[in-house]
Amino acid sequence: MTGAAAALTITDPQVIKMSPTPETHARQRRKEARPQELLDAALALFVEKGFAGARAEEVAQRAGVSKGTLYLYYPSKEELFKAVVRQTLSSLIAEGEEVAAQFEGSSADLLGELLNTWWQRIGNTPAAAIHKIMLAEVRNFPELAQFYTDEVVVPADRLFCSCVQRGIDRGEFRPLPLHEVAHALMAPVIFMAIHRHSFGACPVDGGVDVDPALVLSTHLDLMLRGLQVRAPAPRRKAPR
Amino acid sequence: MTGAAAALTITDPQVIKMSPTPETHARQRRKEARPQELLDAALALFVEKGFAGARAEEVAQRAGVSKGTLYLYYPSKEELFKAVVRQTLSSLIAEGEEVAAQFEGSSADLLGELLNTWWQRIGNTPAAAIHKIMLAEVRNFPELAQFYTDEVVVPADRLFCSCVQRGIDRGEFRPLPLHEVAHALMAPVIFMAIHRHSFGACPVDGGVDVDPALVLSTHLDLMLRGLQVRAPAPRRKAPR
Amino acid sequence: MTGAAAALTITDPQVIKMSPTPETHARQRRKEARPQELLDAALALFVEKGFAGARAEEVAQRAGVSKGTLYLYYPSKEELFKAVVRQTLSSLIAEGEEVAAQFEGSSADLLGELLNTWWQRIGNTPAAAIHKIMLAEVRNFPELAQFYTDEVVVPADRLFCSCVQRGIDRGEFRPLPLHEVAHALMAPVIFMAIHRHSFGACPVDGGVDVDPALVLSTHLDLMLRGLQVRAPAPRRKAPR
Amino acid sequence: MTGAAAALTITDPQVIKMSPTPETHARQRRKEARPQELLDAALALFVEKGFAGARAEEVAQRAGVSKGTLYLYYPSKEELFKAVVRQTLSSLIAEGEEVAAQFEGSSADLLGELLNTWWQRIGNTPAAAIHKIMLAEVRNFPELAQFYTDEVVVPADRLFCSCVQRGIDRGEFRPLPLHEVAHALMAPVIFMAIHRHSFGACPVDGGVDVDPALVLSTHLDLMLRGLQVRAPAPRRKAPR
DNA sequence: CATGAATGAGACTTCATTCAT
DNA sequence: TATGAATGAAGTCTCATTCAT
Repeated sequence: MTGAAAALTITDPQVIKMSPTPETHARQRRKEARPQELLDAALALFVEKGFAGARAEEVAQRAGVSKGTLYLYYPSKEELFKAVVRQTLSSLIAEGEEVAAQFEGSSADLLGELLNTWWQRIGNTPAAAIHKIMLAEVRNFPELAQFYTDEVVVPADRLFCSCVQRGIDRGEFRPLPLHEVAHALMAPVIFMAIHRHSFGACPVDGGVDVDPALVLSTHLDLMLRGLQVRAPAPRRKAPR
Repeated sequence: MTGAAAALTITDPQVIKMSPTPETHARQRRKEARPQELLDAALALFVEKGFAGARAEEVAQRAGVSKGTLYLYYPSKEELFKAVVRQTLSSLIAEGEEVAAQFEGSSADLLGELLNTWWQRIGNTPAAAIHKIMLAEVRNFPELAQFYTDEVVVPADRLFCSCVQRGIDRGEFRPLPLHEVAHALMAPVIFMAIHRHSFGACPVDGGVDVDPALVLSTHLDLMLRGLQVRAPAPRRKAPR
Repeated sequence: MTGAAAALTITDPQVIKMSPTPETHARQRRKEARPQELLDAALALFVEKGFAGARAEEVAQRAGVSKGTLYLYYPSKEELFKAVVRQTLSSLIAEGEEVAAQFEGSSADLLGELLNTWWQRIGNTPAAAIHKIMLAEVRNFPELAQFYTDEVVVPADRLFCSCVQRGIDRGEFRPLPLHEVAHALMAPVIFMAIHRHSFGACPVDGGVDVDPALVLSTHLDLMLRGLQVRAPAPRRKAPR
Repeated sequence: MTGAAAALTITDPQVIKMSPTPETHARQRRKEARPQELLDAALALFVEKGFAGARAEEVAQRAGVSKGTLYLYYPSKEELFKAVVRQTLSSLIAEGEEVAAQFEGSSADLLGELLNTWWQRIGNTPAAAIHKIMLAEVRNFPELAQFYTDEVVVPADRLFCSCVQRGIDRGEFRPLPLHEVAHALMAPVIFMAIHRHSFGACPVDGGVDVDPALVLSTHLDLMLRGLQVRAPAPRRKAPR
């Protein structure tokens, strides 16, 4: 086990960050900040309740404006939803790719690094919730499908595929079908992230409780053993 | 892996068809067939629209009956949903438990058997979408959260945990945290199944296209290598 | 206090008497008894739930027949209701008048006798419940108003008026307006009877609980003192 | 009796009319008047149709607003009903308590005052029908039973009991069971009020017609004679 | 006559959206 | 711009009544 799940600070899932406008030039500042505040509030609510379950009035309330004002900025709940998805996603990807490009160590360590970053930057933030929403609602908003595919699905797949390819190229990993491996790598992490926003937020008796850090390290352990040409040599003994 | 996911014929999601009982009064025959017809219609609609989005009247319509008739058989939308879950998932899990209990072969083969069955019976049918629905909407229907946890999540976890435990007990698998391993085992299959019913149902250009059968076999390959005490002996005389 | 409320056995308000057909010539007997059984069941339910609250199906159930059968005998819920009222009332009145006509004692004692009989024969039986229903529903069934007035209101009034008149004629009672006195005499008893069928049947915390026997005797005590020319002489001292 | 029920003008049941606030924005004025308008409409409809029979939409219509608006002010039909009760009965009882607390005269006069006020404020307005509704429908609405008991039945009983107690304490009245006396005091008034809204609203031939004012004064006359330790001294020099 | 499955009008309630102020 | 009162379509569920068997 590569200490993969090291710095996993499982903070309370504080999904949303409201930008708390610190009273200055109240009127002016507010007016400019409005759209962002509305999007923040909407994100929070869509995450909590899904599209159908989020009420326009509550979005407005959380943003500190009246219902009418919401409609001044977004002509309908649908448009609001799309705006939320677009703006949340646009700032998400592209971090990982850089990490991967510059990484020097073993491909095993790179994957560990990636999955950990993934979890910390995405799994534990509103981004994961967006994925949940998308899964749930794309069929009602097909326009978003393409957008999400381009912005999230493809880049993420490319990222993981390239790492696996790197491992294979360097003789570290067995040759295996890339996309499928990438799927197996990402799924448990994404799945866990999503669960935190659904069942994880419900008060149920006797649910299955997994330790995220342990899931992550176990998953990594399993995958690396499965991927590597030879079982990873024990850390201490194997300088090579 | 022995081509575990071999005969994966991705047919149209075909729901169980009741063999029409020989010959009784027409009325009588309807009476008996009704629940199944309603359940089928409900499953289809829940998959399309989600729980909140599915209208009771449309369920009835699709089953070819009036609104009132639906309520003759299921006292509320929630109960209807529960019935759908019981029919599609609970029974399947129960079946899996039986298979596991009677299985004689290696634990590796048992897991392979289980995952394949899962995929064939869930991944490939509308049943998969149920979990999507739950992920998306539990927070709005707390009672369903408890129900689904009791009826599906916990039993499924127990099923896979017990298989892993079996492998450990028999010295086939390394000792690893059960729940976390179960999570890593199930997630890619469920995740893939879910995707087929969300993004998979939307026409997008350039999406990531994985071959389900290949995902399944690759996942199994990776996991078993990861789980087993020693890398699985090469099937036929391997050199080296 | 004239021992007025003597034999007040406050049994459990067993409102309805189902005629429990003792299985003989089942088919035949049943067929003839049907209407009566239906009326009994309907009475019970109307008393419990009122007109709107009583469901046709439950009436049928209690009568041991199917919903369809009910409509074979009564073409609608309204007609059923009217039939219930008519048949219950028709057998009610006319007892008291006889008692009054033959009474020999003082008018005070006569009133006591009357109120007690009233309570036992009416206040504590379905008859009282019918009065409750009538009060509640006449406005929706004006046809019943005339009927009820003729069969119940007028005779009851006449009965009590004649007693009061008797007292006045014999110099026992002060001359007072007859109808108004009759009202004051009957109201508390009827009122109490009605309450037993509404609030009395609800599980409330901290309700006002009066002892029917005590209400009756107190009421009589008050009224007689009020009515009589001189306060009733203490029993012992006053032979004459 | 001092013509206690003197100026009983039986006018059309007129509900409180809000004096339209001087001049604000039309919208604003409506906003303030709405609750009252809705309450008025609701009272009228409840009286006509009962609780179950009154349709929310019609209440709204009569108040000149749409269905949705009603729910803007009262979250459910039950709450609407409660509000009506509070406005019409609770406030009246509270008022009575105050009168009783500050009353200086004889307890006989206090009771007279109370009953007269009651009749004028309840018996003569739609408010009386509320008790009728409760009698008829409590069993179907258990929550209302508790509410009404707490809000009306118990306070009213307490009010009258305390007056009787006052009379006993001051040596004016004979010691008698409080609750039972209170019952005998209130019943004829309430009963008469109820009748006005049921049978009284139906056109019948040959019904018993009592003069409310006369009922009231006769009832009071009888009760006070019955209650008082000695028969009330004749007002002017009575012979003998 | 009897049954009980089926119907569908209609009740309560919610909430996205509009619009007068 | 901003507000929030008002709207009314739509959804869940009930139940009196019908009718094929």
